Amino acid sequence: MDKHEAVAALAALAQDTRLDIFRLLIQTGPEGMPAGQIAERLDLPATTLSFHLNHLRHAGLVGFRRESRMLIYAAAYGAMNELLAYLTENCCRGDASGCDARARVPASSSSFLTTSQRRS
Amino acid sequence: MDKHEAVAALAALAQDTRLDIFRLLIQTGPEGMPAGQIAERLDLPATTLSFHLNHLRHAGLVGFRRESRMLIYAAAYGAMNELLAYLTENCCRGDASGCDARARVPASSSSFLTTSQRRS
DNA sequence: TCCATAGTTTTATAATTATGGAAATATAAA
DNA sequence: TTTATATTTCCATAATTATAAAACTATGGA
Repeated sequence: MDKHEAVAALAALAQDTRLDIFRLLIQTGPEGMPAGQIAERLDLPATTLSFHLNHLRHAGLVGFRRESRMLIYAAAYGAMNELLAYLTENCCRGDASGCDARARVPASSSSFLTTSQRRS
Repeated sequence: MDKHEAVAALAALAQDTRLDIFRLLIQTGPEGMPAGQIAERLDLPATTLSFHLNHLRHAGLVGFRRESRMLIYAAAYGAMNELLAYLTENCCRGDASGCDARARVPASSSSFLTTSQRRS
């Protein structure tokens, strides 16, 4: 992950509504949730939700797949892990005694999403 | 950490210059670095650096102490850990098999900073 | 084909944020 | 006490971002 991607991801998360959406999806798991259900759970107008999902998607933090009429969004666990790793990179000049940095989240079971789905 | 604090911390990090500053301090370790040296390392005007340090400070991500004429800034490792934990909270509905979330960074050796120094 | 459902794109307005110069403040050395 | 250093606060300008209504697109069922 480079700086530009990290800033994009952090900016995507640095907003009340988007943080709610992202955490809901993180908690939901790799199977994801349809946009309409997210809107219902968080009580958001469709247009506002769409704006924020798009933002998260461009930042690489969520992906989606179509299933019949529904678009099912899911957290991109891999991207999230990369972000956490980026923040703590080379922590304390490698002096693990004062700083045993670690930052991981889901697994490679991360999800059904292909890279193109994650980013497009 | 509540949502408000998390958004503040993420917003503080979601900016090129501030992300550079924060990572520099994370890599420097708990002993920190004087503002002037940060400015030199990142080639920033003093006024711009001060603006961004202030932002990071209000978000609780850095603290400082005075040492003679210099203000020495250091990363607030504890706050950072809380942020990472918040993002991954209740990951995948507790189904650790698909999602063994963990997010930790430095230790309680985090630094010389008191809570009031971190936040004020 | 026509209608309903699920979401997105467009657009305008309102609000927030970044940058850097000039002036101010705090500390220390001469 | 004068002067230099280290850093901040104030300010104006420029740029970015959020919100939600209206119009649009895609899918599936009658």
